[in-house]
Amino acid sequence: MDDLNVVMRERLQKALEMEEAGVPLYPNGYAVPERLRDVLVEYGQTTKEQLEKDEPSFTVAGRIMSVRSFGKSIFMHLEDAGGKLQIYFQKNQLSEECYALVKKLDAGDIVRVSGTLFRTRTDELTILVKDLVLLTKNVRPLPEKYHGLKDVETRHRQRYVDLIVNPEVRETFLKRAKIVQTVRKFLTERGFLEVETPMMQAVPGGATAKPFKTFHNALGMDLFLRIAPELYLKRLLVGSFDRVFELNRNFRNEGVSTQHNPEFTMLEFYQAYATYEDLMRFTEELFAEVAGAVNNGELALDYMGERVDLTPPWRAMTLADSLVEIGGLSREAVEDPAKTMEAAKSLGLSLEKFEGHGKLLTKIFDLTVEPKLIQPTFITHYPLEVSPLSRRNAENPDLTDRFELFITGKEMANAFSELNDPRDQKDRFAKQLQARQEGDEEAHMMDEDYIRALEYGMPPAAGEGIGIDRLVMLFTDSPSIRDVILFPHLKPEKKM
RNA sequence: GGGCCGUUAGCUCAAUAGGUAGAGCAGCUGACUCUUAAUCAGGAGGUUCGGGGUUCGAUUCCCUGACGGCCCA
Repeated sequence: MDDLNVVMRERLQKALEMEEAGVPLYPNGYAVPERLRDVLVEYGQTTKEQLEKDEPSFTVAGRIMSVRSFGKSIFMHLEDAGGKLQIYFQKNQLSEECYALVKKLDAGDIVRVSGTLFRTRTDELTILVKDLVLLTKNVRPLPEKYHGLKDVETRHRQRYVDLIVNPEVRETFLKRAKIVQTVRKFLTERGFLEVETPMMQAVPGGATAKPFKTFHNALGMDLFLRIAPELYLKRLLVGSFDRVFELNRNFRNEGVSTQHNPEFTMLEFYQAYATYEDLMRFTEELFAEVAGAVNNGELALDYMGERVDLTPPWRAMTLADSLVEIGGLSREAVEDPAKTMEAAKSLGLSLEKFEGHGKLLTKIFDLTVEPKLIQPTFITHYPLEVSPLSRRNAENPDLTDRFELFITGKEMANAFSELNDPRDQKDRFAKQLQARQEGDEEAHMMDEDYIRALEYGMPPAAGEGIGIDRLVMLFTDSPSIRDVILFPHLKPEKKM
């Protein structure tokens, strides 16, 4: 703290002087009965004349965000997460000591004020302050009041500053909380039980991804941060909880980008006796519920300048059809592995030796179809090869009863009727194991206990995962996942 | 992992065809009792991301590293 800039030096000096004069810099125990939002909600519509008659009085607290000082009167704006309210000090309304303190306040200080509500000449709701307590002294200057904090790196590293000065960022995270709340309520109301399953797993399963590895000293064993809760949630189906969900963090040891954070929030839910087709309707309803909560009930929204309409029913098509109709492949190029390979090569795609025809189709899909799926679209009938936990399709055993949901060119959900035949599951794990041995680091590991659970009998069921971060991005018009994660992962700063 | 771009005052941004950096806001001093990006006057604030090189001289050019952004894999 020896390389302080001038502003901080002066501010610290001023703070010390205040303290010496008997003004505590960081007191506590001062009750704040009303929040700024309460005042705004209660009196937002009340006229100037009515206020002059009633003179309602309030005690509120907040951070000083701006100061407009005149000789014997001072205007400030007070702000908290819920709103912004102007406060007004007049010299002859306050004791001498109090007015002297007011003059020493800085933008960034947190204060409690009591006074009466009125409207200024410009009709702005304002508290004429009668009493003031400094609650917390700021010693680090806030970013510029007009441009705010723009530097993306600083905004992420010091999210607290971002939240102080950029109200739209607060708005995004308030919305995120509302979305999570709505999802929980939606599931709970439909009889789903919220559960918590291990985040540290001996066998990381339920998805194709690289895990983080850690070590348990006392047990002397490796553990992995979960890449998905799936296999544990399905164990609960075996254990007779027929509707369960978990809404929490997953961890994947992959690169960071505007679409990926190493830890991200996933909703997974499982419903016994349902099929993946039931979950399509369920998903449409869930999105409508969320829209009702955070999009003024509107089923249409704008994302990155594009209109997205969430009105059900959403379009559904098979993966194969999408490759033909949207990807522009010929039917033969989809069905004949040799022709598929040709098409892939012309797109610059190649295959690892452990990858087959099914994997190739999804690679072509990612490139040619996915970005074009702006409106909500269910893509169904994924190849068995890329769906090691999904039930086989009754008509075509090389396909699965599965869908992925795409909106704005991004995968939003993945769902399938669950494979509950322990023999088939064991074979699938064996195939995954083989791919792993051939170099596929993302292939599933054998989970003997999961097979054992299936042998006890898992009811026919369908399950789904929804990426909460992407859901929030959609509803907050955010281009990057870092815009919806409070503290996204960054490399450490060099020094403070 | 690759390519391109960026990093200058607390914040938002300028500038230098290589000659040691400037504005607004914030902050400081002063004036001002209805302002709201308040206004006016004065003063203050810099390791130009780090390291190395070329040069009489580098913030600028070259190399290298760190961090970040965008795109690609």
